Amino acid sequence: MSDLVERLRGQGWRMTAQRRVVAQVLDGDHTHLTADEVHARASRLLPEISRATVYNTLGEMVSLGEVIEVATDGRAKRYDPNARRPHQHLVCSGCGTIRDVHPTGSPLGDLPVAERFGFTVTEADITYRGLCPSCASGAAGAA
Amino acid sequence: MSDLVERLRGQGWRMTAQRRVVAQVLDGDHTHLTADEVHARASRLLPEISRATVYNTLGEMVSLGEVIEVATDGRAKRYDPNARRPHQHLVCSGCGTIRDVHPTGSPLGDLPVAERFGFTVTEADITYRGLCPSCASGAAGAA
DNA sequence: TTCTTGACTTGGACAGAGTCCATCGTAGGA
DNA sequence: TCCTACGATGGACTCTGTCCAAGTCAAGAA
Ligand SMILES: [Mn+2]
Ligand SMILES: [Mn+2]
Ligand SMILES: [Zn+2]
Ligand SMILES: [Zn+2]
Repeated sequence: MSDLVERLRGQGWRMTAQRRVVAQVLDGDHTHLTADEVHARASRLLPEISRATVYNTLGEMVSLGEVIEVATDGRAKRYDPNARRPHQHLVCSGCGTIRDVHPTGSPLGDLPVAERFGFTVTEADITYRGLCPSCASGAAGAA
Repeated sequence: MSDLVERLRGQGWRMTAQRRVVAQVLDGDHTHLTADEVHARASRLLPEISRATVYNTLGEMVSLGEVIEVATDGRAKRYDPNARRPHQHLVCSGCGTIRDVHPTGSPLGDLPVAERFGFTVTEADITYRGLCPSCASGAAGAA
């Protein structure tokens, strides 16, 4: 992720302060921030960055395959910089915490041909749900 | 599904024309309508039903476990009356068609304890993605 | 180094999905 | 039949995301 900036430049992209800052906010492989959270953090580094630019930049990173869009609830999409290693998500129904998980086996393996209705099935997104340890132990659990 | 009305009454609910009509629209186990689609169809049967009532009624049915909320894209949630038989969804990336599918094995079985981080994991929602036969064969495929 | 230009950014308007609320209507029991 | 608490209504409001016209600037050319 730290060299995302380089890879972007390799695609012929102008390297602007805004793009650098968005990349910097996403750095670290284990975040799942909403666009507005990215905007809030980016604004601390570059106060006048606009919401539109954050949306644009995130969308570009997604197109490039450098970032993954995750929609675990019906709310805002989350942006996941851990695009190198395929994984699924485990979400706490109490507090919303999201963790990367790596199920065994191929996710598509469990779908028999008879259940594919002629589709060319290429991927499976799995959201596991449950309660995290602190939510399970009666702690209120903020969203 | 046809006796949803009865089960609702069993819960002590007033049976109003609006609730009857929403139940009627959802009847038939293989639909995945958005709230606004439900509203459009309900309006044909009861012209002055309001959007708020459709949202309220759908939400109540979900709380009761009679209907399932499905969020396969970042768009509107879909309401699935097939709540009796557990299943997953197969979505066409071209045209958005949704089909119920029944993978083999327990969905939770593939998540090792070591990957659960102490969570009490209770369910897994799987969205399989791919192209339906007509989208795969070059047909444009409207959304 | 300076010039040039098209890619990028900006803020605000707009749109889609959903929630909230004050008020009105009515299902169903007394 | 009458009462009233539960439910319906519609419009305002929130949240998330997209679009656009105008202004800015990164980076190659000279
Ligand atoms: Mn992730
Ligand atoms: Mn279904
Ligand atoms: Zn939790
Ligand atoms: Zn299709």
